[in-house]
Amino acid sequence: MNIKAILREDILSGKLKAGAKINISKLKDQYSVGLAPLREALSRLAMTGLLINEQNKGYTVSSMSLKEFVDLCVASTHIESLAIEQAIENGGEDWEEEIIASLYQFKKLETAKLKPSFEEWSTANTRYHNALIDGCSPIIKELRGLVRLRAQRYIRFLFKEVILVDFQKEHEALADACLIRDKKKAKKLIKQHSKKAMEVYIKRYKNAGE
Amino acid sequence: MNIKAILREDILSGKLKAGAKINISKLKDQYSVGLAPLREALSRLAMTGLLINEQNKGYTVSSMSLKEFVDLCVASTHIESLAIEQAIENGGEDWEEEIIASLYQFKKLETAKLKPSFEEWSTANTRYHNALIDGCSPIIKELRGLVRLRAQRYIRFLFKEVILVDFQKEHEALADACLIRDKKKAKKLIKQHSKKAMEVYIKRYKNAGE
DNA sequence: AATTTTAAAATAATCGATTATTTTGACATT
DNA sequence: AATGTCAAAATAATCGATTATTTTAAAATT
Repeated sequence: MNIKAILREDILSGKLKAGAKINISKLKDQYSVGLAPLREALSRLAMTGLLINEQNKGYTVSSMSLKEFVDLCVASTHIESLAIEQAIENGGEDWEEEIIASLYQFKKLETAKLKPSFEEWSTANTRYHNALIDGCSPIIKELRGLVRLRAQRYIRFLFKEVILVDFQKEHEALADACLIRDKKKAKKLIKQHSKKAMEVYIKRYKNAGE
Repeated sequence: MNIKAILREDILSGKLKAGAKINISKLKDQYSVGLAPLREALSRLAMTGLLINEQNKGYTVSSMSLKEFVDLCVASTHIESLAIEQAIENGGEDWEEEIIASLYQFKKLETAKLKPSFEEWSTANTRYHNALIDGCSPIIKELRGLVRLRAQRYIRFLFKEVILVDFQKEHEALADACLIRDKKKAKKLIKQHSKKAMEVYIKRYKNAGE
């Protein structure tokens, strides 16, 4: 894993805390990397919004706020809806098959005897949602990736273990709508799904102590 | 102007051609900059999609295609619509005033005796459209900025002088809808406006020889 | 006492040189 | 002749040291 991926993970996991000043030369020693690759990693991460850079003042981990989280969720909802619409228009057989496969894997997890780890649940969830939108345009995928990256820090901050369970029915209904190419229904369902998830998130965020 | 801004301008202007390989040490001499700042600029630009980076193989200017341009226009239309919706919800007096002011400046240009330069027209157009969406969320602004940056290369490639003129009426109607906070109407109008512009662009792109 | 100045320390940015990787093209092999 | 191998050249990535900027804290001024 390269230094950029390590740093990103450390920001997402909260090991590098929101608002924290980045001391480049200390990071250099801590991660045992050279200055040049470290700085390139920092400048790339600054472009994603996980870090903030100010000329001659270095980098800080970008701060977190309820407002930003809500903004990210709202943006995510719209992009997800657009992405699914495009995927329904463009998706081929591969697209259909991956939706089925990912849904099946997910289902197995939920019906398994022992509760899946957050890691497992999260991987399956990501696979399923990526499958749904896989036929959308590259640019929409990029925007979606950017928004999800930034939202992920909040979500990982809020959830260390699986709490939400009852999404299986929604996932199935949404997959159905996609597979029969019902754009209108799919968009309605993904918006509902996103909104529901968002409400759970926001509630928890407020409880976690804003 | 720093090296990142110079490079971006040279990509947007076409001085650095789509698909061209970047020779880092030659660029270094050409622009009289050091390796470290140059590489940081390159890695940042790669994050915007204007450059493509492959590990150990360096950078290339990202290629252009009709498909990508269409994708960008479609994405832009949706984002612009969402941005305006949010701006109508959140915009205060400053927002209203800047819309009026930018529209007025634009109008003056269009009714002036001599045809404005592309530069002038473009600046006024950008100011007006930025004014409209100024109340939207920061994340939507970012996404919008990214899409517009990438679309700009196509637009500047296609238009070296003002050709489109007759947008004034549309701009006025759209501004009105925003100022009376009619979200539905504003969204309808911005979508029409975007679509119309997109059709002009695409037509010209095809004529320019895909 | 509060504010401003100044010098030292800390930190960010840059540079020149070195190391690692990929590409190129000549030569050998089938 | 086509393909494969290898060494040289070209280029990308990294490193250690230097330079520039900002931060700090102590001293001077009001």
